[in-house]
Amino acid sequence: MTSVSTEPRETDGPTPATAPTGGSAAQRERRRRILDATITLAAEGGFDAVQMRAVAEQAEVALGTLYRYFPSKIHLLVSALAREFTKDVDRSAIRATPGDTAHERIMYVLNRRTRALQKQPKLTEALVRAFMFADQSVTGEIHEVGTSLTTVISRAMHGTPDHGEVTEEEAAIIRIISDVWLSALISWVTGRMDAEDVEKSIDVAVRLLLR
Amino acid sequence: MTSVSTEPRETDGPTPATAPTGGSAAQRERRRRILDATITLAAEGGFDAVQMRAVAEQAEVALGTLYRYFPSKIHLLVSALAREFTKDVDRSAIRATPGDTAHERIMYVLNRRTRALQKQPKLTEALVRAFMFADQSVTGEIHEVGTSLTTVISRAMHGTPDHGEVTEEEAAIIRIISDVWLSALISWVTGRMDAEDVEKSIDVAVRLLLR
DNA sequence: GACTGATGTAGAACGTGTTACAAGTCTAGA
DNA sequence: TCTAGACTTGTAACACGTTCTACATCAGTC
Repeated sequence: MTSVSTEPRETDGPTPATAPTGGSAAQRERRRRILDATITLAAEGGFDAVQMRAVAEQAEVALGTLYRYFPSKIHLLVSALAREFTKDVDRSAIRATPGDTAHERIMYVLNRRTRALQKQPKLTEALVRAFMFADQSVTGEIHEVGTSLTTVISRAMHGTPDHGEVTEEEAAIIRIISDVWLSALISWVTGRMDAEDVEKSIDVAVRLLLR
Repeated sequence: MTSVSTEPRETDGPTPATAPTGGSAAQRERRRRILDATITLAAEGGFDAVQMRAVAEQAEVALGTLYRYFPSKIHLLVSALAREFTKDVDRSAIRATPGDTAHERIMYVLNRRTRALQKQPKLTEALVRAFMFADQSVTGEIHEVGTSLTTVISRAMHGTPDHGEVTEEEAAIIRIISDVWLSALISWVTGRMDAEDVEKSIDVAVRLLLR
């Protein structure tokens, strides 16, 4: 973490496979291997265990290649988080969320994801801390995560996979719920809240906001 | 940041002056110099500029001494943040917050602090990112910051310096407002929101929560 | 097939957070 | 005053994120 620069990073021309799509099949494959290795290492030992040399070795790419794909450890971890979140978005697109009220549906979605995260505390610690530590240069990946979260909550709010129009107020509420959820996760990751507190704090926020 | 361990840190007996009070006069003086140096360096160059060797040099203590007082860079920065926040608490204890409604008073307090932070973007970047990156071992310092924030908002809510009883619901609201504020600050620090967005997002949250 | 530029590899090197250590200094109590 | 122990200093060493360099490989073009 010696120099996670605050300045925007220079792109040395078209980076080969920073985007999930594009690049040759071999490149998409390498990207996948790198993210898989990241998740594996993070799940085993958390943020500190995701060492760039170890990721490169496990993904069977050279260190330089790893850096060509992901310009920093933070980019790497946030990209991994983005990939995980994409799964929720995909799922929420397929079928309607169970629950009779917006409150129930939102809690259902967030609790499902929360519990999944809590099953892998080390992984969560790595991903959440990277997300929180990210600086300006990671704006793109961060935004991707934010969009996924917003989409999922928005769908849960309306109960249907199609987005529908989201009012200004709804958008504000969704943003606040996201903030509370992330804060709670951070608190949980760092041992300041237990699993139950997390669900409770989100529940209270949702209740206060949707009344 | 090579090894911000997730494990709780061993205390090698009574640390000399980790607490703001206690220790000899010379020790309190050293602690003050260290935190002053931290703030100065952070204000000039942000998180990356707060280099432990530089802090030690500017504070005129040995590197080992710096680490004896603050066991990591994160502890150092979060302690600096805690000291800054204490000032707000002290101020809020002296006089009533201006404003006719809880909404106005809370916005007054938070906006005042927000603008103060925005005047020193580098410093804010350093402090906020350290706060967000903090792990379990920093629980004490983090809690100190959280308590200050809660106290200030709570006083603003009621309009008087005396705490009064805070209901369960009020406490929940205060926590949510804190979460939103911190999230907004992070977004601002990393360039994902501008100054106006920060105030607006807090305003919306306060309005939704206090209605 | 040979050339060329982009991509990948292996490994050294650098910077900064952190730890370790030997020696000096200060303080409390005999 | 003297001594034991805690504290401080100065400096070296180590770990890991990041950068750099020299060379190999591969895809597309002639």
